[in-house]
Amino acid sequence: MLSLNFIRENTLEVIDRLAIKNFNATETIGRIVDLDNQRRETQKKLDDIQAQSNILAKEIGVLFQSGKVAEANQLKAKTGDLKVLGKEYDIALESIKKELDEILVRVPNLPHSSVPPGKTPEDNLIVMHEGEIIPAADTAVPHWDLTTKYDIIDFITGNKITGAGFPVYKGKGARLQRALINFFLEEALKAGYQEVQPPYMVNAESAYATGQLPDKDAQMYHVGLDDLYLIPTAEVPVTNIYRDCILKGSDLPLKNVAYSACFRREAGSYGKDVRGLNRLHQFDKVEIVQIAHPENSYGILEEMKDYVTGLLRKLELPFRVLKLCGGDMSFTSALTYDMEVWSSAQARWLEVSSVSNFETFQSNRLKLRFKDDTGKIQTAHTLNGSALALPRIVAALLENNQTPEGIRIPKVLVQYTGFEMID
RNA sequence: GGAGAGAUGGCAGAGCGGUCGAUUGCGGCGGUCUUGAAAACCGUUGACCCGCAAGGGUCCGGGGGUUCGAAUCCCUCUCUCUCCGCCA
Repeated sequence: MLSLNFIRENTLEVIDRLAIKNFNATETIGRIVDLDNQRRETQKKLDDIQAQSNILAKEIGVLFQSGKVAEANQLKAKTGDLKVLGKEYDIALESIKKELDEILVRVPNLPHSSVPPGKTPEDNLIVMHEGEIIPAADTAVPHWDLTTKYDIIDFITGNKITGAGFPVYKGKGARLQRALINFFLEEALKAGYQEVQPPYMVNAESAYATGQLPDKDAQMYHVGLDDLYLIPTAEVPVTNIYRDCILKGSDLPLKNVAYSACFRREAGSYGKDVRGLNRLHQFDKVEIVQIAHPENSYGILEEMKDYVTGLLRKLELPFRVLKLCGGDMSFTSALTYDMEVWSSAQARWLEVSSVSNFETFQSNRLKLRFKDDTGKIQTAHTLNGSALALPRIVAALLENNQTPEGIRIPKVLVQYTGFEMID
């Protein structure tokens, strides 16, 4: 969330920048500023009363100890009014804070100054485009048929076991999954990321801290009996490693990579968007997360973007990179690059990665800070990106690499799969 | 799941209901000494809120309560440890 201090000192700027995200903030921000003023006034009054009470209590203590019981009891009588008044301010303060917090957590992050304006995905800026898009032959087969033809992914059986969106990977299909995961993890290790294995369920506090709650609660599976959420991405548990931490500035940037299964309800999706591997309820993803110094977080964002495009290049997939417009950006992000691969038989771009800088938006909720060179405590920046999400990579590999003899595995993957063709 | 014990500052570990934000040790930082280092000695050492500042307020696992006053008493939740049971 945005910090109150920033909103108070830059009220008009905040409203202007939120407009780029198509968030009409005039009323909301006005209310926040108003409540914040009330909060500070009430806090001051409460503090004064506490100070008076503290003084009285100390005096009473001294009197009791020196045996002046009568005088002590006399003073005690005076504390009643303070108590009543203090309680009143306390209740008022709690209610102000509660309302303030409820409003504040629903205000999206401010977009970076380079974010293009726009409302729909059509307004996203194509910043990079690489690889030949070979027009699909009429004979090109979409991946959902290839998976059946080679018996590598079984949607029907997954449907029986669980439901739609939970496929069963079999034989070379399963081995391709494992190969991709290993490839992605090994590449990340080479790039200096530390591997972590996070929990697949998180508590509400963690989901709040990275911004999944309250904004996107319908997106997550919730385990009611234990009040836990299945992670929609490893970003949630991995970033929360650093919740309530004050790091050493010299340790930044911290680079973590995690493989995890991801669970998403995807309520309301339909049609060709969800066909085959295009959108699943459970899928595999390797996620990179960095905790950065505010001064170089944008340099790190570029570096992460380059890292992800490097993976796509090694996989020999045609791809493009989009800088998302204000209207298409997520609630929490300040700047996002999406990577899309070309899926030849579907003749469409598939999003396989999203790399974002959240600046202090998550850190404010996480209470994630660091001590800089001068000993001052600052809020850190958080960034993350998929590197990469598997299903659509698999879809593109299957479709783009189909030959009469079978599906060709990209060279870099062969050492991980142990086979060169799916046939 | 059953029985018991506990949760205090970076760590260890004190704390009769009253000057305790908290003794002490270690660690960290600064200094004296030294050619340098170690040792020794001296000093220093948390976070949050309000405030230009002075200063004030809050925080001893979380929440609530008793009291003029709570780290200390009561209730509750969470977590950790020991024993038993179950178990990949």
